Amino acid sequence: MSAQPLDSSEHRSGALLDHLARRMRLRSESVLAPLGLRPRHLVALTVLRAGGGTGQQALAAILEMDSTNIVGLLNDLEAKQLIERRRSPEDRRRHVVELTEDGAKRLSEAECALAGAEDEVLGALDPAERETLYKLLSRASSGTAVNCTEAICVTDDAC
Amino acid sequence: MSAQPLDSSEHRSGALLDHLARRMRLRSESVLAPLGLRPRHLVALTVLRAGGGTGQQALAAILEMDSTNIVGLLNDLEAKQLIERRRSPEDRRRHVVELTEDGAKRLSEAECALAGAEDEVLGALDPAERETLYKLLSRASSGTAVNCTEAICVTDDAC
DNA sequence: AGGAATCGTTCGTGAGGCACCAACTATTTA
DNA sequence: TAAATAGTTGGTGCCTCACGAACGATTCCT
Repeated sequence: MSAQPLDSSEHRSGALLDHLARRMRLRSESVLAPLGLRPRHLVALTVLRAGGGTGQQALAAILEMDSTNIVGLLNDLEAKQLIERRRSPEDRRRHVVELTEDGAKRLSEAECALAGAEDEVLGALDPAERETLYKLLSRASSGTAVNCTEAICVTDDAC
Repeated sequence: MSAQPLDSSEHRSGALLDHLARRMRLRSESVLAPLGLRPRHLVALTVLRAGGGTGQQALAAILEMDSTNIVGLLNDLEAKQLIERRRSPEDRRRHVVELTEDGAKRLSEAECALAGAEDEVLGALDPAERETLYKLLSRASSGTAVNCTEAICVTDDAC
């Protein structure tokens, strides 16, 4: 047997991450629908806000999605004018994807709208803990710290 | 209306949760395959370890899955003898679901096997931060604190 | 006792996510 | 010029999952 109790505290977050993400996603769907967004769009927008100006194959790598499916995703967002595709001046094959002002605004609105959902899912955590969680998640999601500028709720309705 | 600008720093973890869960799940699939498990199974086992002895409709509520799909999930796990369904003595309609010893062991093995995957996904976090993350996630995932007893890796290979 | 509600089970259906392949254009690089 | 790369389009197929219908077993209500 040779039971090597490695670090003793060997806690794997994978399943919990999965579980919470699912619970959050279920609630998000309905909340996001009136904004014309789906959870996956929100992920893309969030990533773009964090590390904007990336080519869309780089984006595919970050999101770990197939490049061909990225196209459709971005088509949705571009049709709603939440992102812009511009050809890169350095390499004109490349489409540089960036959040538009509308996109940043819509993202903020969406995040506001998700407050209720998050309250349900993270109800057991107090505000400080949620903030800690947020910081850990955003650090983890982009290897380097997400600068994650001030996303202020500027809507007059949802907040 | 009534725009209450709540806490100013209004950070929503939903998208990040989704993103990280996806990345984790992609890696988990291949790692878990040799163990005959899939990410969803792991979630169920984790929940059962945390709050075992639940009826399976209660389980459906926790996992927020349709009851009918729970059946298939549990069938898989029972076929592998990782869980047991026993009729509740109090209410014989009810099937009380519990982890078997094999199930607990397999779960630990799986968690060990996921170390590599987690290293990739949470690479930006140091061990202490990962532990913090784990605690926050497990607190959140079950309203009341998951007692989350010592899950020691007792395998001789993977660890 | 009889009837309604509940738990679990099985089967089927349909929508949607997603990986993958193939072919094509535009552009860069060797 | 030839090869490689970025993006796009269209199509295919698998898997997940929510949902509905029907059923046996059991409990609860009156």
